[in-house]
Amino acid sequence: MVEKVIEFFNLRKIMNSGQIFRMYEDGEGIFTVYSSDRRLKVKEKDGKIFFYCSEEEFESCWEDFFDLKRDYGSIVQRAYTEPLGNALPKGRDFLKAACTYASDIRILNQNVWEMMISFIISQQKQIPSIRKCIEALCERFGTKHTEINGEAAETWYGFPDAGAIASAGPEGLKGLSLGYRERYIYETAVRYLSEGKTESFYKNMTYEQARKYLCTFSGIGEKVADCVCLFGCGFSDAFPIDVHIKEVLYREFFDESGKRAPFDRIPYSEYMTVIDKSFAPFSGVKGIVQQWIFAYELTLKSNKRK
DNA sequence: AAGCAGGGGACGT
DNA sequence: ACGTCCCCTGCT
Repeated sequence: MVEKVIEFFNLRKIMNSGQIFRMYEDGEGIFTVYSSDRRLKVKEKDGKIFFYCSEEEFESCWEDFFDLKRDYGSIVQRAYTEPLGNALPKGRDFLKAACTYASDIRILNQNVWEMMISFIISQQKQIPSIRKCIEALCERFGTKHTEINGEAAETWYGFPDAGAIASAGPEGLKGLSLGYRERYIYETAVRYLSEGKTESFYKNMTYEQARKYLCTFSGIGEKVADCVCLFGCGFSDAFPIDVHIKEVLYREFFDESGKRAPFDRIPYSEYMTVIDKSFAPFSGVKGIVQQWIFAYELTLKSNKRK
C-alpha cells in the first residue's frame, strides 16, 4: 500500500468528471479504478490517499495515470492572476468560479486504445448508459480476472484489446446497446489491429498530427479525437468541445458580434478560435481549463434542476 | 401507457 | 451547413 498527501486531488470529482467511465465508489471514500487489464483500489480518508498497490506499481503506473507529477498549483494561480486574452469580465469571473470549484480534478493519463473506443461509444449517450455499454463490452471481450482476496473471490474484466473485438466479426457486437456505433467500433478495431501501432506512436506525434490522424478512424470526429488526445495521449492542450462547453463559451466568452447563430449551430472551428484567444495564458494546459469549466457547468445545471 | 424529445457526434448527398 | 443514423432515458 502507498500512502500520500496530495494537493488538488479529489477522487469523487474525478470519477464524475466524464473523463473516466470505469471508476466506481464502492463505499464512502473507497474507489475502484479499471484501466486496460489493471485494477486499483484507492481510498481517501482524513486528507490522505491510500493506493492499494506496491510502491513499484504506483511509480510505474498509477502516479502517471493520476497525473500526480504535474504542478496544478501554478496553473490555478494563473487563473487568478493572469488576464484573459479576451476582454469580457464576465468570462473571467466564470473561469475563477470554475477553477475554485474544480481545481482538484486531475486530467488522467489513460490507455489510448481504451479512450478511442470509450469515446466512440460516448457519442449521443449519457454517462450512465456509456458505463453500461463499456462494462458489457468488457464482459464479452475482455480478459476475465479472478482474484482471491482473503475469503472473497471476485471476478472482473479487463478492457478488450483490438484483436478480441476484430476477431468477433462485424456481427460480434450485437446485443450491447451500441446502436450505429457497432460498425464504428468494429472498423476501428480492425484498422487499429492492422496498423499494429503502440501507444508511443500517438504520444510522439504533435497534438495537431495526432488529432488529424485519429479523425481518419471510423466513428472518430473532432470532438472524440480531442477526448482521446487529452485523456489518452497526454496532450494537455486538447480542448474537447461538446454541447455543454459550447453553451458556456457562447454565454460567457462570446462577444455579441459572434452570436448570430444559435450556440449549437456554430462550427467547431469557431469555438476553437475563441478558445485560443480567451485562454491564451493557459497555452499548454488548456485541457485542464476545459475540465474546470465542464465540471463547473454540470454542477450549475444539476443545482438548477433541484 | 404510448409517444416524444434529446443525449458530452459522425457521416454523407 | 443540413438531415440522418441506433438505442436509451426521462418526461408526459
